[in-house]
Amino acid sequence: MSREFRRAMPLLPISMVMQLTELTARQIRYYEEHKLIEPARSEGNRRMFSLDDVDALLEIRELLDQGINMAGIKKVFDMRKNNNVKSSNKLSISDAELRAILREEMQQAQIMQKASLRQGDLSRFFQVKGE
Amino acid sequence: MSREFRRAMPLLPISMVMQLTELTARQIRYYEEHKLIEPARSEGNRRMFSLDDVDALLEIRELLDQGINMAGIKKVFDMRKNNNVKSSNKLSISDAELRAILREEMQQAQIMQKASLRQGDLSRFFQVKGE
DNA sequence: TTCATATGTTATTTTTTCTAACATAGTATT
DNA sequence: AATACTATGTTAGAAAAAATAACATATGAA
Repeated sequence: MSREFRRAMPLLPISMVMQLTELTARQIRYYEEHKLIEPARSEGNRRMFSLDDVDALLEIRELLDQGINMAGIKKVFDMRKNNNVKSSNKLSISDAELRAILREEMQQAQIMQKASLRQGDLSRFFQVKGE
Repeated sequence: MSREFRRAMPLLPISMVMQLTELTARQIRYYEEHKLIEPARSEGNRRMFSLDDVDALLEIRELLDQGINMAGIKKVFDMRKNNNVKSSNKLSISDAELRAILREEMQQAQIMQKASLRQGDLSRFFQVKGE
């Protein structure tokens, strides 16, 4: 519950999302225009993205690679959403599920790592801090 | 390892950190000036903060509340750093530790939730999405 | 060919962030 | 009390990031 909250929290500016996803601002805005994502807005009207948004964008990229168009991707997303609604009738999580969640988390972390390596760009943001 | 990576990844602009920590930009920059945090910089010289930075800032706030000054906080942080170096000689994590990590994660999530509730401000970023 | 889709490019405006300087309330020191 | 220091506020001006909107275009479908 709190984990989902955090993943849904809109924290990232578009510049970061561009780097994490290797998409241009134009592309990201275009996908929003087509309702594939709906990033939040700051007071000053800046788009603020969540990790969920980043996930979605990464998937959009893949699906586009597979030749699927906006409408198709929208369909895919909608189907998944329905699925989640149906299967989210569990109130507490078991011990085993705990592990599953952790596994999923690590996967997510991997995705980000990959993103940064793929473009070899994020490294610029890591300064060498003394000790 | 990948979890740590993600928590150390500088993704957030100062505006978001201000909201998460309830600190002013002036305060955040001042703490940086005193080396309590060392946020990364974007190409355009923007400060980019990691979740670790947010953690640190939340703690700085607490310590200041307790009447501790910059030098004192620096000391506290340095001590902890040394401790971590000494105790980080484990290469793989046990089953039990897995739980500990998860617990810590949830705590972190809670902090963020608290931050948003305390200021009742982040809610503005959550749009009501259909469904 | 003509049309539609996904994306590039450019111009203009607004918002955000930066640095730097000066101001000040509260503490501590002399 | 007078002075100095600390943490923070405030302001100004410059630079960077991001928004919208319009027009351009390559590719593939009809």
